[in-house]
Order: sequence, then structure tokens, then C-alpha cells
Amino acid sequence: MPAHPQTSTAAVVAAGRRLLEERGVDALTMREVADAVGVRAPSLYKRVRSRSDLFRLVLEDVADELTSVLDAAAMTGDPVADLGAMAAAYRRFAHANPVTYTLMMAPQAIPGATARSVRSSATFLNTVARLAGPMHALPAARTIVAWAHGFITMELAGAFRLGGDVENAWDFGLNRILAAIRRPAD
Amino acid sequence: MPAHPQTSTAAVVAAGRRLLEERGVDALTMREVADAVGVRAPSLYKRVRSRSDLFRLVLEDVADELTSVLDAAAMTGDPVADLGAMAAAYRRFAHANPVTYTLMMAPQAIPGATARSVRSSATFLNTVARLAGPMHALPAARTIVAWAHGFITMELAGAFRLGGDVENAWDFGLNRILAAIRRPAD
DNA sequence: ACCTGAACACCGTTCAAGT
DNA sequence: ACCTGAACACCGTTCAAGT
Repeated sequence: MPAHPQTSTAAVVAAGRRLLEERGVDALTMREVADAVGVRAPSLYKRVRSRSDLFRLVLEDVADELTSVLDAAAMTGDPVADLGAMAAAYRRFAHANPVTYTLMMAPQAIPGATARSVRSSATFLNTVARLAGPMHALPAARTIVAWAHGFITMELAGAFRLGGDVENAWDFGLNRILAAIRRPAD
Repeated sequence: MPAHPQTSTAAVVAAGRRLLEERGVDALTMREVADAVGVRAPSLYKRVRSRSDLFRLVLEDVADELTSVLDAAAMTGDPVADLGAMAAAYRRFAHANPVTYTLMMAPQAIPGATARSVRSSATFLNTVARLAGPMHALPAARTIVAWAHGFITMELAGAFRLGGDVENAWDFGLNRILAAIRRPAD
């Protein structure tokens, strides 16, 4: 007489993600997640291999959503405008998901959950190629992503302690970097 | 009849830092640290308030060392050369301390241990001011640090998966950003 | 097939008792 | 003053037993 499933992997991952974002890493316990989806902790092992595996699934979910947010942000066809829009969308996403965004990008934060990938948006790479030329597309893309990720991480960490206008620093950095990356003779 | 101290806060912090860097976050348990300094776990609470407090002390220690590494790297007096040397020293330090560097910069990684500060090197700010002019010194410094930190984090996370030459991407980013930040009329 | 309570080996932390 | 063993409330995970 088979017992019917009371939950699903998707529900477990969603509950884990919400718990993580709203109450922090320590609140993501197997017993709390089980509570949220209406089963007992041991039943979760029918859906995920371990707590680390659950972390990995949650962060993969976040990475997938970020990728589609980026792809949807490029609309005008002008590389500078599109890269600005993608950077803004990237930052908005991180601000809306500060805990999971940070964990997604910090490799050693959760041991065993390191296999997640920050998917490169093909749209992003193509847009950079149009600005920087195909020869420099890869290092140029890495420069933009490194800057945006670094800026956002430090912002979320409260590392900008010397006052000044953080919005202004974002615009300054974005404009200077896009200008610096542009192919010399166009 | 007072019992003599068997250890010190400095020894506890040093043991914690080594454990963290060599065996990861999960290995930093109170019992392991106690073992390393030759006492029992409850005695550690004479030196640190809690495990979170120990994390905070370890990461402050890392931040202090990073600051002095940066200060020591500027030698020539030429702003471009000095900023290049500081960036290289920053990256070397992160490569030598990958786990603790990442944790130091990732706010939510260890709940309760967020009070640590990434000290700004005064030397660094002054050098940037000489390159970018005093008006843009702060946003320019934030641009450089954001890029360097972002680049290194992604590198340590193994996020550069599309092949290509990572050293070349570092040089490309550094040169372009320093050029972009330079005061227009000099 | 999935769910469950009981159990195990851990963990951070507290505290009374020792010197 | 500091150190210790014992204890407490947790945790992830396993597993035999239930349906």
C-alpha cells in the first residue's frame, strides 16, 4: 500500500530558498524545511541527498533566475545602453536577494555546495563583443562582471564606509569602464 | 589557589585562523580549536565570547594583515605603478588566504560575525587621488577595489569557465581601468 | 513507495565543582 | 582566576517499522 507523496523537490527547494533569504543560513535546518513543506525531517531525504545538496539546488535556482533576468534586460540594440540596463538589472536582483546572491557567489561559504554555476548569459557576451570587438570580448566581459559583482558585494557587506554617494560611485564606475572597453577605432 | 592560564586569545585566534584556512568552515569547532591550543572546549569561553566572536576576531586579523600588505606595496611614487603593485599584492594575498579572504568579504557567510571591517588603506586612497584628482578619488577608489575584489572572488570560485587567459584578463582589466580613471587634463 | 519515531554521533554553550 | 567533566538543547542523518 504505497504512501502518497506529501511534497516535491520543487517545494522543498522553494521553502529552503525562502527560509535562507528571510532568516539566514542558520535557519535553514532540515527540521525547519520539513515543517514548511508539511513533512518530518527524515522524509526530506527522499527529495534531496543532504543539506549541502539542498543548498546547491537553492543556489542553482537563484543562478538560473539571475540568468533570465539578465537576458530580459537587453532591449535597445545599442551595446552601451544594453550593458547599462543589464548591469542595473543585475544589481536590482542582488538587492532583492542579498543573502542568496552573496552565497551563490561565495564559494567556500557552504562546504559541499560548490558545484553550482554562475551561468554566463550568452546575450551579455554578445553585447560585450559588439562594444569591445571580438578579440577583447572575453577579458572585457570579465572586467565588467568582476566590477559589478565586486561593487554589489561590497555594497551589501556595508563596506562603503567612507560616506560619499554610492549611487554616484556606481554610475562613475559603469561609465568609465564601458568607455574604457570600447574598441579604439570604431 | 588560582589556576594558571594555559593559552591566550592570540593563540586561540591563530589556531582558529589556521583551522579555517586549512580545513574549512566546518572544521572550525570549539572542540577542535581547544584541542589545538591544549585546553578543553569550555575554557575557550574565557578568551572569546562565542564561536561567532572567534570568527569575527579571525577575520579582523586577516583584514589587518591585508591592510599592511597593501601599505607596503606602494614604493615607486608613480601612481600607476603603485596601484598596479597594490592590486598585485592584493591578489597575491587573496590567493594565499583563499578561504579566509572570501569569508572576510562575504557578509552573510557567518551570522553574527559581520562587524569586521575591511580597513581602507590610506596609502591606497592617496595614490588614487593623485591619479584621478581629489574630486573623483572616492568613486575611483571604489571602482578599482570593486573590480579587484570581484575578479579575485570569481577566480577563487572557479567562475571563469569559458577558458581564455585569466592572467591576460587581469592585466586587461587593470590597464583599462587605470587609464579610464586618470584625470582627463593632467 | 513514501512517511515516521527513535536513535546516533555530533555541535555550541552553561555551570557547578575542583585547584 | 582559570580549568574541567557533565549536562542540555540542538543539529544532520540513518533505519527499522508502519501504511
